[in-house]
Amino acid sequence: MNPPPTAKRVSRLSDEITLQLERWITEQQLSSGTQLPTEKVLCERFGVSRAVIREAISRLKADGCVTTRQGSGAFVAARPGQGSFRLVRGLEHSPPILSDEMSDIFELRYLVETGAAERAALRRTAKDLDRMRDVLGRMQDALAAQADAVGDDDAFHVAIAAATHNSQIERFQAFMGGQFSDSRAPTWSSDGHRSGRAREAQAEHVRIFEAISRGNAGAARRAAEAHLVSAARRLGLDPLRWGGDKTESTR
Amino acid sequence: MNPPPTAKRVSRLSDEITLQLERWITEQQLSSGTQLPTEKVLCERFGVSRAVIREAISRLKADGCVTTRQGSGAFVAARPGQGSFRLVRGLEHSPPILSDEMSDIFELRYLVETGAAERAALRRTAKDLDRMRDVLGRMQDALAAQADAVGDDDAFHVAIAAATHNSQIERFQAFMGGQFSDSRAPTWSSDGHRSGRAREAQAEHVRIFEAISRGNAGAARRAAEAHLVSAARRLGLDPLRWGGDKTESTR
DNA sequence: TCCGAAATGTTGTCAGACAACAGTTTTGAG
DNA sequence: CTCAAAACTGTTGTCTGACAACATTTCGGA
Repeated sequence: MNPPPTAKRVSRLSDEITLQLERWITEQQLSSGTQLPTEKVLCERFGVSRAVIREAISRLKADGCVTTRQGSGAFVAARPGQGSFRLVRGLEHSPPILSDEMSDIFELRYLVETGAAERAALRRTAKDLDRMRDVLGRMQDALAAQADAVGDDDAFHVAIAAATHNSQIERFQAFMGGQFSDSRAPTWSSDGHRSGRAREAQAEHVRIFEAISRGNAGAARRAAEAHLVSAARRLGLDPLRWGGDKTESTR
Repeated sequence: MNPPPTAKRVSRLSDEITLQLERWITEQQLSSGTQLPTEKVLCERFGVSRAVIREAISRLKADGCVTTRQGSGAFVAARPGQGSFRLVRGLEHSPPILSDEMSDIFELRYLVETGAAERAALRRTAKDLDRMRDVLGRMQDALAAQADAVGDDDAFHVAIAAATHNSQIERFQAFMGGQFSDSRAPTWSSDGHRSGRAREAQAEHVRIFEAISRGNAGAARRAAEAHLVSAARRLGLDPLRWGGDKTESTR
């Protein structure tokens, strides 16, 4: 039983089928509620066992693309893509994120995070400030010890988002932060310490914290804007096109 | 017709196991990279067959919680929750979205969408404007015919996001829009037409479009802000706490 | 000691079967 | 003939067993 030379055996068979199924659904422009082929039919069409088909459908279910009803069949969900949002397209698109893509993601983060800082300044409690102070202190220690503080950097931004008391914003910030963990590494690397990138980032953090602590929403937003623009520059991105604040009219 | 309110819906063993596994991982605070028990062990622990366990793990994989390596085992992913972002927690949390939750989601949407409108005004092309005009025209027709235009309403907001030429923002807007399809129904219902909600919404849409068309970023943002605040009011939410615009110093 | 091959363990895939459920058709009582 | 119950068919959900592909460990020989 030699499988057709379609697959190069580079990865899991179920991954391949998942991708093909997803593509097939979107290409066919299947409207919500349409029933898709039975598992048996799909088995024959793709030439795989039912386990693989079920695995693929299971993932689409988790993605929110399809729903299944026992005894009835599988159907396209209300909105394809509803239920969850993923930044990087595809299933295993990990290694190379293009600079344009990264820039786009960063801009989305910019929109949310600046607004979050603004709102955090208005709603933060003493507890929120304590949490931020803690993380800030840990980063200060790391700065003195020239150590790595990527995790704390992430935690600081999440702490800001948490101070909005909007759990959705907090979760989104945590989600976005996770995507940027790798990107923050250069700032806290030994080279980052030497070149002053770490100190620079920390100074920006302090400025955001102080604005939020004072309850000055406008200042908090501007400090967050400045920090994100600097962070983008440290990553080699071009934040000019974001032009949300100062460079607005010049275009 | 449609019998969804099956309250006794205890079935779907795999759903139960998925939930328990997810809960177990988060509760144990398993750090990234930790290996979780083998499928065989999990089978015995939960008293189910391997198929169910595999189904559950498959979903967690789709969620980005865990990764698997053939011949090695399953491991907690780099960041739990990385890979995809879902607004409503849980797998089958569809029917009742609490008002607070809804309000939080709406605020997140507010942050992204107002920024998107601002940027759309700066970057829109003639083609973008054509697309928006098309959708706007369809909504105008629906208004005259007292018809439903929820889909077009959604499409209009996506068209704005598309005009930013930032694919991540566009995709996020499409994602968020899908979550609100149901919520927009009252506006375009027969009652919505009668009470003037539809006409009101349409007027706000036109105002946003004109600002974007003129390339006036500030006006576009303010128009989007006004529209979202009105939309929230139409949904019975309280947009006061967002306080992003009027209470702001930079105006 | 060092290296390679065998042994063991784990996930991935296959195959078949039955259970639970939904929809349709047939049957039987009135 | 009417209509409801029963039988039938088709689909997804779950179980079981087996083997393949891959990773890690163990162990024996040079």
